[in-house]
Amino acid sequence: MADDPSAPKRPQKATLHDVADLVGVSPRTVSRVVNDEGGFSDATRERVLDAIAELNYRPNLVARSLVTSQSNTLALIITDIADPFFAELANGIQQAAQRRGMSVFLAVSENDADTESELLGRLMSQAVDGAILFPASHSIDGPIHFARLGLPIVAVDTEFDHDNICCVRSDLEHGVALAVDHLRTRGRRRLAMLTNGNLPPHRRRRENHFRSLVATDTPVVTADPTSTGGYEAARTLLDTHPDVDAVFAYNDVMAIGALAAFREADRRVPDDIAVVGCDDIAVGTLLPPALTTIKLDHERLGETAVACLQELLTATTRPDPITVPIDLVVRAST
Amino acid sequence: MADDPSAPKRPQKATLHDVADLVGVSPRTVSRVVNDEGGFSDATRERVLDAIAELNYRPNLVARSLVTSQSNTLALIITDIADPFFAELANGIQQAAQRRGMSVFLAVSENDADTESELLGRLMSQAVDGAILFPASHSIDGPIHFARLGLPIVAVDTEFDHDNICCVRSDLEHGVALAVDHLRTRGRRRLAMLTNGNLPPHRRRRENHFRSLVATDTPVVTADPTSTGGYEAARTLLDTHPDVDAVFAYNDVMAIGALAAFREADRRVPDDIAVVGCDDIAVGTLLPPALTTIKLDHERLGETAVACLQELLTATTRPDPITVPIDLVVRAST
DNA sequence: ACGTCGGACGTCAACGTTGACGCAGAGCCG
DNA sequence: CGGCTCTGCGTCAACGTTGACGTCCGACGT
Repeated sequence: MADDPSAPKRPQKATLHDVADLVGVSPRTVSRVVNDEGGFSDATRERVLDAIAELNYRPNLVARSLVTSQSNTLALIITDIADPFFAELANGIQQAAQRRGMSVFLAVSENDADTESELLGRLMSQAVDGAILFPASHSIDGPIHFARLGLPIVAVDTEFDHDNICCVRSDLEHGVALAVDHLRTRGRRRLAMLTNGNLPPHRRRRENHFRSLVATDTPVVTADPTSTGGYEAARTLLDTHPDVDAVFAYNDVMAIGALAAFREADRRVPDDIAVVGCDDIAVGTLLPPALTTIKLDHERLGETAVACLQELLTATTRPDPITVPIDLVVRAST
Repeated sequence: MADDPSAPKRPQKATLHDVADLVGVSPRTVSRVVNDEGGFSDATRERVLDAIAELNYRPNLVARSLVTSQSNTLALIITDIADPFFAELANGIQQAAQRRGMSVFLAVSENDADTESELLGRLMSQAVDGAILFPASHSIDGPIHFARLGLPIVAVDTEFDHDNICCVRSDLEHGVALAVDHLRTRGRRRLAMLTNGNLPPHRRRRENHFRSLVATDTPVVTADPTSTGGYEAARTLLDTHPDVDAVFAYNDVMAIGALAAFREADRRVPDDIAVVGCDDIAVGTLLPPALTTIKLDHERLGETAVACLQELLTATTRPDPITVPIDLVVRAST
């Protein structure tokens, strides 16, 4: 366990060549064994494998990708890792990638389209095979630009029109409908929504579908999609529409902020006011009251995104957009 | 914005050579301009830059790292990204790396030492410059093995003895002392701890220091360092020591689980029982009651870890272990 | 006029690996 | 025995870049 002071700090890494010399074959043969291509005898295989173990040889994936132009590497670009939803999703994607022997570059755009483009550029230089992207609110042509340059992209919950971009979306429309139905069957009549104010109109899927299901004078308050945003939006709502008896939030984090605001205003949840979130993040179950929410299956979404990227890599035609189903999880907040 | 159907799906990426041909100079000169090495005239520089823009040239970092054996890439290996503490920390590290122009490979060991070693191996093959590691509970020689093979590693909150491993630790001892003092000055007399049962004895820093500050018969309940673990540990504690009036938890997530258990058992927090967590995750402020906690500064910790890795890369001697200071944040739960 | 110096390039090899191809010998068939 | 295929290798170039070094030319000093 202790340290050998005579050992160099950066020992030379063994190469195919070193292994080849030790065995007495050509590097090409060693390569064949490493990649199990066939074209060698069992005896050679054994000797090569022994030498590899002895020298602690590990293939240099950089050199390999240079020649194969394939890196088994993907980029994951999200807007904010502090949001548990993204963290859980990053987990799902990382797992799915790991299962396929791929490594994941993680990058955070902080919801800024310029940063996003810069990251896409840098990661493209890194020769990732593709990217899984949660686009920034106002990201429009950046991703298309890079797709055109040859970067396969999976865009989550956003539409982009390019052969090199595959869209994976959750069935939010269905989710919103479930939530609204649920609130109505529980006798709620004066609904409201707290939504993400940063999105451009064409990306307000939750909001637009919600509006289509409720009366036109139903209040919709916009704010940042954070807990602070949820808190502030809820306070505004209480001021302007003190009689609402149910709130549907853009995501769980906003819903949690809203719960805090209601608590502060002595509105009991769910007695006085019901709250439905969206995402199903882990902490939702730990709150008093536990949060009713539209559940996005992180694992499934991650698996789907990675699978979709793989298809994009192999298929020649544009893959169809994929919709991941969604459920309502009823807990104590409604 | 629309798609040009005549465009190939995987356009050839421009290389130094293409740029050179367009300008009428040698690739070496283009390389000099790209890296701003000097040794070219202003006129040439302009023409090269124009050609680069025209061809949309981007340097191939894979080829560059092959020749420079430096990838500006680091590996971040954590045990569990669902724990908001790690998510927030991953954020800090990612930011710090981005500031330095480095990209981050994210990998999750799921707290398994074998997975951890496999990941280290794979990422070493990817030629990362170094790794930032949150070791799995029972990880001992894996990291040392890779350090010896030449991988610079920053280990967080764990001691490893090798020139190629630099340890960054938070001043948990001080934090625990602050927490215990705080509880005592608030008149709490019957303390208890909920701790992580998975750690080997030499890594139980919080627990050991806590024990050193309290009476020997102070109850310490072990469980998984998750919210469920915290919940269960709290229930056990209520059964075995119904008279405790303050609980110190291994981390915030366990503390949150404990809050749920206390609520269920109709123990009011903080009136009947005070709760202190550790980490200062974001949701801690949103709970009723907001959680008093030992604050680890994620940004600072991330920045320190990356800085430490950089020093490890350049320095020839083993960098000293670094201790990051810690604070107590008092909120409503005590 | 000659030497010298420095600026602005170019040339070549190398990084570690794999794709394309070549080749010798064994085995088999007619 | 000639021709064929198959096995088990080896050779060579290429991937895109940079390090080391060479070259040409103009300026400058004496």
